[in-house]
Amino acid sequence: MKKKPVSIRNIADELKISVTTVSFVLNGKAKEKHISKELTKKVLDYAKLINYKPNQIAQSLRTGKSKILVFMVEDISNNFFAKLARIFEDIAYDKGYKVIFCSNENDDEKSNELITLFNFRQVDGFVIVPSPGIKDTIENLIKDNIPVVLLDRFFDGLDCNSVVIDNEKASFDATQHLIDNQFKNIGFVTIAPDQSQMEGRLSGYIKAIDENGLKPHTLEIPYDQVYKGKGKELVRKFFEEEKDLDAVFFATNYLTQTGLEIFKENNPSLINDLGIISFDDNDMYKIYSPTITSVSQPLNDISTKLMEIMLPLLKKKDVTETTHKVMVNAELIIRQSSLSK
Amino acid sequence: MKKKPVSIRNIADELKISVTTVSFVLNGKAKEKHISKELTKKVLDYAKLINYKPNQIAQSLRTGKSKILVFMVEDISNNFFAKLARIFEDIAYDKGYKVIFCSNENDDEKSNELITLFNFRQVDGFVIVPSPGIKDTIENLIKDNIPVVLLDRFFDGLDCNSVVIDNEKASFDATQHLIDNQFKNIGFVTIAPDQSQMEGRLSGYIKAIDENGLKPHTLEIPYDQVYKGKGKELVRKFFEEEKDLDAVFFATNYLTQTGLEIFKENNPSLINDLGIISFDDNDMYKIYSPTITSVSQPLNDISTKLMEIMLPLLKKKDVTETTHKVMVNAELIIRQSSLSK
DNA sequence: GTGAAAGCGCTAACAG
DNA sequence: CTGTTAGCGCTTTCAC
Repeated sequence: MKKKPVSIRNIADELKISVTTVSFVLNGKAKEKHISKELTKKVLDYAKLINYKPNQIAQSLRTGKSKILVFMVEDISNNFFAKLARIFEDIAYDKGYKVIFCSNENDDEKSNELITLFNFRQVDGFVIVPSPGIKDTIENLIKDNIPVVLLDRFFDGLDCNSVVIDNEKASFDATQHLIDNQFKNIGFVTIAPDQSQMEGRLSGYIKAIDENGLKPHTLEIPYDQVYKGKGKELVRKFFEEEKDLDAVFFATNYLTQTGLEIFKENNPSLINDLGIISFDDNDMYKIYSPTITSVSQPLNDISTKLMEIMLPLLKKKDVTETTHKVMVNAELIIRQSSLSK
Repeated sequence: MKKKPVSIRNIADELKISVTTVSFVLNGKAKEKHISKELTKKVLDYAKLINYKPNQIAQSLRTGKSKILVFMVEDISNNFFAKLARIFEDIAYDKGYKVIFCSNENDDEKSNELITLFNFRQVDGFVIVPSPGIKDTIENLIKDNIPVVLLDRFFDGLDCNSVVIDNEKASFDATQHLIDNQFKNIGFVTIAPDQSQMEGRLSGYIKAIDENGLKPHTLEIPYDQVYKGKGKELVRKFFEEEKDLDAVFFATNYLTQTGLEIFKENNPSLINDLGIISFDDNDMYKIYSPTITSVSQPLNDISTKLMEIMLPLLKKKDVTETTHKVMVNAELIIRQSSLSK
């Protein structure tokens, strides 16, 4: 049967002192409150002895803080987000926070629903990979003085903390790398750039292409088509029409997977003949044949930065004081697929 | 500034009735408590109008239920667990539960720490992929009448709910499939079988080998070596010593990745010459060259079953009444890598 | 039919 | 230096 956990009251009774004193000691305010060394020690020892753990629900109700953070991404089962989540989780636990993960499927309605839900559940802060149309919701969160850090993408004209990579630079460098390896007809497969990160990736590509006097070949797949499974057909058509491509740059890891799948089905030799780069790394890329060059986002850096921004916000009364917009650099991991053929 | 959320008190005051009545109505006990239709409607309408959402922390403190489930796996960034988590999350939200994910790294200490932490945090239930030495902890949880469902593996002699796949059968079938495709020297790379799922996989392999009068070739890597990175060297040595293998069956997806990595480095032709099967599927397997045969666990089934077992437990006062041990079948997805060469 | 009030476990202002 | 006490917002018993 469930043994009732010990409460602060039990300790006080046992030690014949008041709950206040116990509470102060347990919250490290013994010094501040001038509680005697001996008493302090006695309380601490006894608490340890009976393995006292505060009821966090009661604490939360009282303090208004839940020690819970929400980490909302597009899809937690996506390799990139899962890896990020794992690192963030570790850091958060270290700091005494628990993390609730959730997937918004890049859907505005689902995002709003989730945010409302958790907001009423009094979570302390949000890390959000925002879907395109939730700028207002985010704005309200900030107005309500709730810590928010945007991840992977942000909104133009919204003053909100964010951690993103320099997509334009990463994309430019990757494209330039292909060009340096003698590729001349470089395709770019992306999803429609109604999100900041996709915009940056596209413009980086275009910039490199332009600077080298080449001709762009882009396929922009509407986001909703990706989930509806129509994306694959669009990619297939693209490669059927663009016969003279000698290289291709996929703007996300799932587009790379789709692309490889199509090559595999229609024209396996393309996998070796085409220059290939994928945005976002995958454990399998280094053991693929050929090994696949990728733009790798620094997962550790990103998670660390997220927490560095989040923690101070959690303490502050006014969240809007200063906003941090951090941009980190991605790394181009050069493997076989992007080398001169 | 943060607008204070409406409380049940506000509603009561506004409507000039007592909080009790409001609470009854809001909790659907209007009928039971013989509260008039009109009043009921008035309360409901007003609650909706001002978009009242109960403070769940207060609710939790009062009822002792937090509406939070813990989903503890080995590593949330592992493809298999991430996919499972994603599905479980969806079902849980549907039922009004939030899910906290965490990774125990198959480490007993971390597992215990996490369980203690969450237990004191009064979560309502646990789904756990247990590390080898936490049988006692689990037992205590059950004694404390806390709902637990074990996932992926279980403990002999512990009466606890669980959802696992039939590892022995899956492993037997996979091995038999290799044998049917004329492979005679089939290696089995696994981690030390101190966990039920690994035991099943090993015995299934041995059984098929025995029944066909073949000779087993197994490599059992101590689990701690895997994380220390020594695993890779052990695998490498295995393949160097076992020169006459014509096929290999990897018992987990990360072992497959390690294996492929080694082939890639040492002897790329092996990738095509060897018969290969991997336990656990990966999105990349179907676009690898050759495409890789895998034992695929039915993620949807598993998550659904987990919730089917969990939900009733959440309502009950006595968790030990009946225990459900569910075994689901894995599916062998036959691709190029396992076909006769 | 409805309301007053106790109390979940904790924190902190205030009193002594 | 230490204790008393008032809530945080909610559920539920008991009284009217």
